[in-house]
Amino acid sequence: MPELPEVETVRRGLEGVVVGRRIAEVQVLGRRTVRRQSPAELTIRLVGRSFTTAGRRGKFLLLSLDDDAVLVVHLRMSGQLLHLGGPERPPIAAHTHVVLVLGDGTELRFIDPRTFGEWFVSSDIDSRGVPAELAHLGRDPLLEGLPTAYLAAHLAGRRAPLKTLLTDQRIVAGIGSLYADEICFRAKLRPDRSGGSLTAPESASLAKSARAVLREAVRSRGSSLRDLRYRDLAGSFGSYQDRHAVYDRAGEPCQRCGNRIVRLKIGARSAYCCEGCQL
DNA sequence: CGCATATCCTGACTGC
DNA sequence: TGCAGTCAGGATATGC
Repeated sequence: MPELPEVETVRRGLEGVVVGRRIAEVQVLGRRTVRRQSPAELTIRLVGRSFTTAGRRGKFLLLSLDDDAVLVVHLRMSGQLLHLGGPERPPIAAHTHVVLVLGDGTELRFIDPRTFGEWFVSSDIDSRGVPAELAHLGRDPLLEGLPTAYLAAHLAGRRAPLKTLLTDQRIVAGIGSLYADEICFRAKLRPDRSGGSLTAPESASLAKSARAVLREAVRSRGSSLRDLRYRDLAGSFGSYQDRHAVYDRAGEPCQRCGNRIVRLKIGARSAYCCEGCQL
Protein backbone atom coordinates (compact mmCIF):
# COMPACT_ATOMS: atom_id res chain seq x y z
CA MET A 1 0.00 0.00 0.00
CA PRO A 2 2.07 2.91 -1.18
CA GLU A 3 2.42 5.58 1.46
CA LEU A 4 4.73 8.57 1.71
CA PRO A 5 8.05 6.64 1.57
CA GLU A 6 7.01 4.56 -1.43
CA VAL A 7 5.56 7.54 -3.29
CA GLU A 8 8.68 9.58 -2.54
CA THR A 9 10.83 6.78 -3.95
CA VAL A 10 8.78 6.75 -7.14
CA ARG A 11 8.98 10.55 -7.29
CA ARG A 12 12.76 10.47 -7.12
CA GLY A 13 12.77 7.98 -9.96
CA LEU A 14 10.48 10.16 -12.04
CA GLU A 15 12.75 13.12 -11.54
CA GLY A 16 15.46 11.42 -13.53
CA VAL A 17 13.19 9.91 -16.14
CA VAL A 18 10.39 12.30 -17.09
CA VAL A 19 11.61 15.82 -16.27
CA GLY A 20 12.50 17.59 -19.50
CA ARG A 21 10.78 14.91 -21.59
CA ARG A 22 7.92 15.57 -23.94
CA ILE A 23 4.75 13.47 -23.94
CA ALA A 24 4.46 12.01 -27.41
CA GLU A 25 1.46 9.78 -26.91
CA VAL A 26 -1.14 8.93 -24.27
CA GLN A 27 -3.08 5.68 -24.17
CA VAL A 28 -5.88 5.34 -21.63
CA LEU A 29 -6.67 1.64 -21.57
CA GLY A 30 -8.80 1.27 -18.45
CA ARG A 31 -12.14 2.86 -17.67
CA ARG A 32 -11.66 3.81 -14.03
CA THR A 33 -8.24 5.44 -13.66
CA VAL A 34 -9.19 8.69 -15.39
CA ARG A 35 -12.50 9.67 -13.81
CA ARG A 36 -12.43 13.34 -12.83
CA GLN A 37 -12.25 14.28 -16.48
CA SER A 38 -12.74 12.32 -19.68
CA PRO A 39 -9.82 10.30 -21.01
CA ALA A 40 -10.05 12.42 -24.17
CA GLU A 41 -9.62 15.62 -22.18
CA LEU A 42 -6.68 14.23 -20.20
CA THR A 43 -5.06 13.12 -23.44
CA ILE A 44 -5.50 16.52 -25.09
CA ARG A 45 -4.01 18.28 -22.10
CA LEU A 46 -0.97 16.00 -21.97
CA VAL A 47 0.08 15.34 -25.55
CA GLY A 48 2.81 17.70 -26.72
CA ARG A 49 3.54 19.00 -23.23
CA SER A 50 6.85 18.51 -21.45
CA PHE A 51 7.36 17.67 -17.78
CA THR A 52 9.11 20.41 -15.82
CA THR A 53 9.27 19.01 -12.27
CA ALA A 54 8.41 15.83 -10.39
CA GLY A 55 6.85 16.71 -7.05
CA ARG A 56 4.82 15.05 -4.36
CA ARG A 57 2.41 16.03 -1.65
CA GLY A 58 1.38 13.32 0.77
CA LYS A 59 0.67 10.26 -1.34
CA PHE A 60 -0.01 12.28 -4.50
CA LEU A 61 2.56 12.59 -7.28
CA LEU A 62 2.59 16.03 -8.89
CA LEU A 63 4.13 16.13 -12.33
CA SER A 64 4.13 19.70 -13.55
CA LEU A 65 3.88 20.55 -17.21
CA ASP A 66 5.34 23.35 -19.30
CA ASP A 67 1.95 25.06 -19.54
CA ASP A 68 1.79 25.30 -15.72
CA ALA A 69 -0.82 22.58 -15.38
CA VAL A 70 -0.03 19.57 -13.19
CA LEU A 71 -0.56 15.88 -13.85
CA VAL A 72 -1.72 14.38 -10.55
CA VAL A 73 -1.21 10.64 -10.00
CA HIS A 74 -2.32 8.65 -6.98
CA LEU A 75 -1.33 4.98 -6.67
CA ARG A 76 -3.92 4.19 -3.96
CA MET A 77 -3.87 0.50 -2.99
CA SER A 78 -2.29 -1.32 -5.85
CA GLY A 79 -1.07 1.23 -8.38
CA GLN A 80 2.39 0.86 -9.82
CA LEU A 81 4.32 3.12 -12.17
CA LEU A 82 6.90 1.41 -14.32
CA HIS A 83 9.41 3.06 -16.61
CA LEU A 84 10.46 1.03 -19.60
CA GLY A 85 13.54 2.43 -21.20
CA GLY A 86 15.10 -0.45 -23.03
CA PRO A 87 14.99 -1.00 -26.77
CA GLU A 88 12.57 -3.87 -26.28
CA ARG A 89 9.12 -3.12 -25.01
CA PRO A 90 7.56 -5.95 -23.06
CA PRO A 91 3.93 -6.67 -23.88
CA ILE A 92 1.34 -4.64 -21.98
CA ALA A 93 0.82 -6.39 -18.63
CA ALA A 94 -2.62 -7.20 -17.27
CA HIS A 95 -4.28 -4.27 -15.47
CA THR A 96 -2.26 -1.65 -17.36
CA HIS A 97 -4.57 1.36 -17.43
CA VAL A 98 -2.47 4.22 -18.79
CA VAL A 99 0.61 4.34 -21.01
CA LEU A 100 2.62 7.50 -21.68
CA VAL A 101 5.06 7.37 -24.57
CA LEU A 102 7.77 9.95 -24.02
CA GLY A 103 9.72 11.91 -26.60
CA ASP A 104 12.80 9.76 -26.13
CA GLY A 105 10.82 6.62 -26.96
CA THR A 106 10.67 5.32 -23.39
CA GLU A 107 7.34 4.52 -21.75
CA LEU A 108 5.69 5.16 -18.44
CA ARG A 109 3.07 2.52 -17.67
CA PHE A 110 0.48 2.57 -14.91
CA ILE A 111 -0.56 -0.86 -13.65
CA ASP A 112 -3.30 -1.07 -11.05
CA PRO A 113 -5.27 -4.31 -10.47
CA ARG A 114 -7.71 -2.83 -7.99
CA THR A 115 -8.34 0.31 -10.06
CA PHE A 116 -8.48 2.64 -7.05
CA GLY A 117 -5.59 4.67 -8.46
CA GLU A 118 -6.29 7.93 -10.21
CA TRP A 119 -4.87 10.29 -12.83
CA PHE A 120 -6.05 13.79 -13.59
CA VAL A 121 -4.71 17.08 -14.91
CA SER A 122 -5.27 20.19 -12.81
CA SER A 123 -4.86 23.79 -13.99
CA ASP A 124 -5.92 25.36 -10.73
CA ILE A 125 -2.60 25.58 -8.93
CA ASP A 126 -1.98 27.73 -5.86
CA SER A 127 1.16 29.72 -5.06
CA ARG A 128 2.75 26.71 -3.35
CA GLY A 129 2.25 24.62 -6.46
CA VAL A 130 -0.59 22.60 -4.92
CA PRO A 131 -3.59 21.77 -7.14
CA ALA A 132 -6.93 23.03 -5.81
CA GLU A 133 -8.17 19.44 -5.65
CA LEU A 134 -5.51 18.75 -2.97
CA ALA A 135 -6.00 21.89 -0.92
CA HIS A 136 -7.47 19.86 1.94
CA LEU A 137 -4.20 18.02 2.60
CA GLY A 138 -2.46 18.71 5.89
CA ARG A 139 1.23 19.00 6.51
CA ASP A 140 3.64 16.80 4.59
CA PRO A 141 6.23 15.68 7.16
CA LEU A 142 9.02 15.45 4.61
CA LEU A 143 8.37 18.70 2.76
CA GLU A 144 7.39 20.87 5.69
CA GLY A 145 8.35 18.95 8.80
CA LEU A 146 5.96 17.88 11.53
CA PRO A 147 6.34 20.15 14.55
CA THR A 148 5.16 18.75 17.86
CA ALA A 149 2.94 21.78 18.41
CA TYR A 150 1.13 21.20 15.11
CA LEU A 151 0.44 17.54 15.81
CA ALA A 152 -0.51 18.16 19.44
CA ALA A 153 -2.99 20.84 18.38
CA HIS A 154 -4.71 18.36 16.06
CA LEU A 155 -4.86 15.61 18.70
CA ALA A 156 -6.16 17.81 21.49
CA GLY A 157 -9.73 17.14 22.50
CA ARG A 158 -10.16 14.34 20.00
CA ARG A 159 -11.84 11.11 21.02
CA ALA A 160 -10.80 9.29 17.85
CA PRO A 161 -7.98 6.72 18.01
CA LEU A 162 -4.41 7.84 17.38
CA LYS A 163 -4.18 5.69 14.28
CA THR A 164 -7.28 7.26 12.78
CA LEU A 165 -5.87 10.73 13.36
CA LEU A 166 -2.40 9.87 12.07
CA THR A 167 -3.87 8.52 8.83
CA ASP A 168 -6.23 11.49 8.39
CA GLN A 169 -4.72 13.20 5.35
CA ARG A 170 -6.21 16.55 6.41
CA ILE A 171 -3.93 16.47 9.46
CA VAL A 172 -0.79 14.78 8.16
CA ALA A 173 -0.42 13.98 4.48
CA GLY A 174 1.32 10.74 3.62
CA ILE A 175 0.80 8.34 6.53
CA GLY A 176 -1.21 5.16 5.91
CA SER A 177 -1.99 2.08 7.93
CA LEU A 178 1.47 0.51 7.87
CA TYR A 179 3.49 3.55 8.91
CA ALA A 180 0.87 4.61 11.47
CA ASP A 181 1.44 1.29 13.27
CA GLU A 182 5.22 1.61 13.06
CA ILE A 183 5.09 5.21 14.31
CA CYS A 184 2.89 4.27 17.29
CA PHE A 185 5.25 1.42 18.18
CA ARG A 186 8.27 3.68 18.08
CA ALA A 187 6.46 6.22 20.26
CA LYS A 188 5.43 3.41 22.68
CA LEU A 189 1.79 4.41 22.29
CA ARG A 190 -1.17 2.15 21.58
CA PRO A 191 -2.79 3.04 18.24
CA ASP A 192 -6.23 2.84 19.86
CA ARG A 193 -5.42 5.52 22.43
CA SER A 194 -7.68 8.52 21.92
CA GLY A 195 -5.91 11.55 20.53
CA GLY A 196 -7.02 13.71 23.42
CA SER A 197 -5.55 11.35 26.02
CA LEU A 198 -1.94 12.11 25.11
CA THR A 199 0.27 14.05 27.48
CA ALA A 200 2.57 16.73 26.10
CA PRO A 201 5.64 14.45 26.20
CA GLU A 202 3.64 11.71 24.47
CA SER A 203 2.63 14.07 21.66
CA ALA A 204 6.24 15.11 21.31
CA SER A 205 7.32 11.48 21.15
CA LEU A 206 4.70 10.74 18.50
CA ALA A 207 5.76 13.63 16.29
CA LYS A 208 9.41 12.70 16.67
CA SER A 209 8.66 9.06 15.88
CA ALA A 210 6.71 10.02 12.78
CA ARG A 211 9.60 12.06 11.46
CA ALA A 212 12.11 9.32 12.21
CA VAL A 213 10.11 6.39 10.81
CA LEU A 214 9.27 8.21 7.59
CA ARG A 215 12.83 9.42 7.13
CA GLU A 216 14.24 5.94 7.63
CA ALA A 217 11.64 4.34 5.38
CA VAL A 218 12.48 6.77 2.59
CA ARG A 219 16.15 5.90 3.05
CA SER A 220 15.18 2.21 2.65
CA ARG A 221 13.21 3.04 -0.50
CA GLY A 222 9.92 2.04 1.08
CA SER A 223 8.33 -1.25 2.07
CA SER A 224 7.58 -4.12 -0.28
CA LEU A 225 5.05 -6.39 1.41
CA ARG A 226 4.44 -10.10 1.09
CA ASP A 227 2.51 -9.59 -2.12
CA LEU A 228 5.61 -7.88 -3.56
CA ARG A 229 3.30 -5.44 -5.26
CA TYR A 230 5.23 -2.32 -4.42
CA ARG A 231 8.21 -1.74 -6.66
CA ASP A 232 9.93 1.44 -7.70
CA LEU A 233 9.92 2.85 -11.23
CA ALA A 234 12.63 0.46 -12.33
CA GLY A 235 10.89 -2.54 -10.77
CA SER A 236 13.13 -2.86 -7.69
CA PHE A 237 11.83 -3.65 -4.21
CA GLY A 238 12.15 -1.52 -1.11
CA SER A 239 13.76 -2.91 2.04
CA TYR A 240 12.02 -1.23 4.96
CA GLN A 241 9.81 -4.30 5.44
CA ASP A 242 12.85 -5.93 7.06
CA ARG A 243 12.69 -3.30 9.77
CA HIS A 244 8.97 -3.44 10.51
CA ALA A 245 8.54 -3.85 14.24
CA VAL A 246 4.81 -4.63 14.31
CA TYR A 247 3.07 -4.35 10.94
CA ASP A 248 1.79 -7.77 9.83
CA ARG A 249 3.77 -9.42 12.64
CA ALA A 250 0.93 -10.72 14.83
CA GLY A 251 2.16 -13.55 17.04
CA GLU A 252 5.83 -12.67 16.73
CA PRO A 253 7.78 -11.51 19.79
CA CYS A 254 8.22 -7.79 20.30
CA GLN A 255 11.81 -6.75 19.59
CA ARG A 256 11.66 -4.39 22.57
CA CYS A 257 9.98 -6.37 25.35
CA GLY A 258 9.38 -9.88 24.03
CA ASN A 259 5.58 -9.85 24.33
CA ARG A 260 3.63 -11.20 21.41
CA ILE A 261 2.53 -8.66 18.80
CA VAL A 262 -1.26 -8.56 18.56
CA ARG A 263 -3.69 -7.46 15.91
CA LEU A 264 -6.36 -5.00 17.01
CA LYS A 265 -9.37 -3.77 15.11
CA ILE A 266 -9.73 -0.02 14.84
CA GLY A 267 -12.91 0.69 12.97
CA ALA A 268 -12.90 -1.77 10.11
CA ARG A 269 -9.09 -1.77 9.83
CA SER A 270 -6.36 -3.83 11.44
CA ALA A 271 -3.76 -2.31 13.71
CA TYR A 272 -0.70 -4.14 14.98
CA CYS A 273 0.87 -3.35 18.32
CA CYS A 274 2.69 -4.70 21.33
CA GLU A 275 0.54 -4.58 24.44
CA GLY A 276 3.64 -5.06 26.57
CA CYS A 277 5.41 -1.80 25.82
CA GLN A 278 2.90 0.38 24.00
CA LEU A 279 0.81 2.32 26.47
C1' DC B 1 -18.37 19.89 13.81
C1' DG B 2 -16.72 14.85 15.14
C1' DC B 3 -17.18 10.21 14.62
C1' DA B 4 -18.72 5.75 12.61
C1' DT B 5 -19.81 3.18 8.68
C1' DA B 6 -20.16 1.84 3.80
C1' DT B 7 -18.23 1.91 -0.72
C1' DC B 8 -15.14 1.09 -4.63
C1' DC B 9 -11.98 -3.28 -6.41
C1' DT B 10 -9.02 -7.73 -7.29
C1' DG B 11 -5.95 -11.07 -5.56
C1' DA B 12 -4.18 -13.73 -1.81
C1' DC B 13 -5.29 -16.45 1.63
C1' DT B 14 -8.26 -19.62 4.86
C1' DG B 15 -11.24 -23.27 5.91
C1' DC B 16 -14.17 -26.90 4.65
C1' DT C 1 -8.71 -29.91 -5.66
C1' DG C 2 -12.16 -26.61 -5.71
C1' DC C 3 -14.96 -23.24 -4.02
C1' DA C 4 -16.96 -19.81 -0.94
C1' DG C 5 -15.84 -16.56 2.33
C1' DT C 6 -12.64 -13.15 4.36
C1' DC C 7 -9.23 -9.75 4.34
C1' DA C 8 -6.20 -6.08 2.57
C1' DG C 9 -6.94 -0.42 2.86
C1' DG C 10 -6.85 5.09 0.59
C1' DA C 11 -10.07 8.32 -0.10
C1' DT C 12 -14.63 9.85 -0.08
C1' DA C 13 -19.67 9.98 0.80
C1' DT C 14 -23.27 9.63 3.93
C1' DG C 15 -25.79 9.29 8.26
C1' DC C 16 -26.27 10.50 13.05
